[in-house]
Amino acid sequence: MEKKLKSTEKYLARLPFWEDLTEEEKAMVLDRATIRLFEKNQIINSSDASCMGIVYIIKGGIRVCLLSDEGREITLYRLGEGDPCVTTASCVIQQITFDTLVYATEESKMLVIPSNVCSYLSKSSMNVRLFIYETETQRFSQAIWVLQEILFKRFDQRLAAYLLKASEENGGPDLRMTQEEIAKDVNSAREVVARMLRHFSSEGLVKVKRGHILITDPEGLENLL
Amino acid sequence: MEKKLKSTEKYLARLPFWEDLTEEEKAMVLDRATIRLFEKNQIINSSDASCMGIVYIIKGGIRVCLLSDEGREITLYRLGEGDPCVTTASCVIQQITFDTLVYATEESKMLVIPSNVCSYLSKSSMNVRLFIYETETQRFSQAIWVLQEILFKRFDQRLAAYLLKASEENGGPDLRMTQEEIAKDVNSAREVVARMLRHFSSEGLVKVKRGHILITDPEGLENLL
DNA sequence: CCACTTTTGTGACCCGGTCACAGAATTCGG
DNA sequence: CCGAATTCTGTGACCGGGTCACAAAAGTGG
Repeated sequence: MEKKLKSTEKYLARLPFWEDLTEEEKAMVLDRATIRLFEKNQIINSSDASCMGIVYIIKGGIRVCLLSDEGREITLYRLGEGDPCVTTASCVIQQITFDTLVYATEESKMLVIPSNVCSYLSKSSMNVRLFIYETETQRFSQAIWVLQEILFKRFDQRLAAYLLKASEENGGPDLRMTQEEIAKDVNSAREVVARMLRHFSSEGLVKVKRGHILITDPEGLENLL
Repeated sequence: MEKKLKSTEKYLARLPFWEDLTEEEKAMVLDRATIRLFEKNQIINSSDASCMGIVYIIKGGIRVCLLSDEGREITLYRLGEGDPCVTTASCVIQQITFDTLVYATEESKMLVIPSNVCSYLSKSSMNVRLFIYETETQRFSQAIWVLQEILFKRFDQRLAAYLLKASEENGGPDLRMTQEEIAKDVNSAREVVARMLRHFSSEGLVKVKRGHILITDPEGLENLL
């Protein structure tokens, strides 16, 4: 127990509002917050289930998706190590008028402050309340940016931008990923990605092999943007 | 001047954070806030211009749009009498990563707290800060809901829903509006609205005349949803 | 009544999402 | 090592709806 408490506190201290809590509040959070492990693709939060609370990502990553009634999903944003997620505390925030799905994109370790604790804190502490709404504003802003890209930008531009970004993050022009994965990341359908890659390939911009893509002409892709 | 101050204060008092301000802060806001009139279609705020600050709508209404580079615009939400708008204070809120356009949908009267005052207040008063982020979270949530409708719902459903809502607000089945206006409201193109109305009309759901639409079969429209 | 503006109708085209497959590459069990 | 199952990719057909380019109608004002 000693150890558990200690490590929990270590992570809690990274939340910006931690220092502003009263001793009682701190004790309560320490008592109720838990560290949880999620495996790849495990659902952390969906609109129908009861909500999780504030989640701080110690290790791993998550994806927050918008869900249509028919099951289509759009990635609004991803979060990684060190990021707090408050969309998982949507039950505390009123007025969330759309369905989201939050899941781990890889094996992950999270610090979780349960929703009822969040709910209490958001009433007792202005700082917590502010923290929740500030980060949510930021996330939503990001989400709107993504949706706007989908609505306004041509698909070739989106894919080109994605490939360039991916190669940058990857640190090289040979990306090892399936077209299915790419489709999810650019919020489109696999077939559409395949078509466009074939087209890029015919222009000599990329070389496509099963499970990976080689960017042969980054400038060419850049020119599309 | 006396009168101006008095009426300004009257409206300021409707902002939830007003009572929480210190006397000095109140004095400052009273001194700097102004009442401004906007005519129909006058632009209140656009991303390139310097930002306006917090706007409280005394009379009239506004429309907040998302802008594409090519000039297409999507209505994210509308606000009316008694609503505060903080998107016009985007320069105070960091991390707004998209372009918006805010304009009056009719002749309007607004109470405006200039952005530099907002900026100061958001630092000096937690309540103001909270107010800004809370209302922005709510607005963004609304915006995402709209975008999700555009992305996921079939157009006939959107139009049907719009017509029903409009007739409800109108208090009758004969709507006096052009297809152009409808197109703006449902975030589509005029031609598309015309096509769908022709289709609705052929199904006997509506009767279309220049400048107005008569809903003849509301249940039929309802069934589309 | 005649020019003019506003509103509407309509066909053609394009992009990209969806469906229904088939073919190719990989993995795995025996 | 071989055949089967699985995972990935390629491809044509179709559809919804946004865009373009007009023409036709309905109002409006001199």
